[in-house]
Amino acid sequence: MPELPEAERARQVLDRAAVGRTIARVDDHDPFVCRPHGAGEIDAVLRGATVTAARRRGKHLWLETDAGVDLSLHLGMSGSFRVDEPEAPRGWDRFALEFEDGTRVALRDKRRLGRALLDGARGRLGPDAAAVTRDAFRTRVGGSRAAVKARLLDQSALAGVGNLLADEALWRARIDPRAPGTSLDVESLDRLRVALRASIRAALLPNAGSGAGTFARARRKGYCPRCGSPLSRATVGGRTTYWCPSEQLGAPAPAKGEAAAYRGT
DNA sequence: AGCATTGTTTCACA
DNA sequence: TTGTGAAACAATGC
Repeated sequence: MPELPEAERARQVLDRAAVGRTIARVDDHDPFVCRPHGAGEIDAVLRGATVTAARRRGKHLWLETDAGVDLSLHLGMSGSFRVDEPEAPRGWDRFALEFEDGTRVALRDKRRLGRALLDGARGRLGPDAAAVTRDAFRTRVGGSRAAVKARLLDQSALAGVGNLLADEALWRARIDPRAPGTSLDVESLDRLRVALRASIRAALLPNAGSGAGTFARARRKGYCPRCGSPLSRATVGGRTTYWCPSEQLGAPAPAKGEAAAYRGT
């Protein structure tokens, strides 16, 4: 269940279970998860290599090794790392690293949208949403006429924000997800950045499960947790979006010919 | 049965 | 150029 906070937790798992260990064998049999590599290709390159660091940017993870090759990992929509657990049923362990000391780290992913590949490209990834500076945030999110939520979801503008986290941050900052980035004043942009960081921090607390955000839960019930208004729902930035119509006013979209795709409340 | 989906990429089109 | 929507990817859950 990966957005930035889940990816960071996963990185911490890798930090503990993989860094400093030497790879004895790689299970890279799944042609979809490991594409474009063929089965055995990653194993051939990484066998004998020692993992030197576990890194993250946005939702992208990678392990650095002393073989001069990185192993890029992405959790997709349903992936997670499991350490020393019994093999998952139905082949849900799509990829695994087996270390010389017996430790086994598996990428468990029912939906198979996760990825494991050598030297994956990260060039078009924006700054990490948890570390982005105030000025960079103003420019990247406020510098586009696209709906602010679409901007938040654009990994090349800002890395790490997913659908739920975007709704949560916009709700906390009381900004209409449909508002064009360029319509937001500096105060609103700064407030959004603070709200985003607070949402990320909350999701990283030890007792916060995935999707545990205040608003993520409220989405299901359909009412604003602060004022009780029925939430509005529409597709924004290509994803199902919920917001509080009485609080998230920000700056309504000018709606030039864009006949808004309202569906329901 | 049908529909929706916490992610990414690509493509057609305005 | 910029932005959008849909489709594809694969599989599960309601």
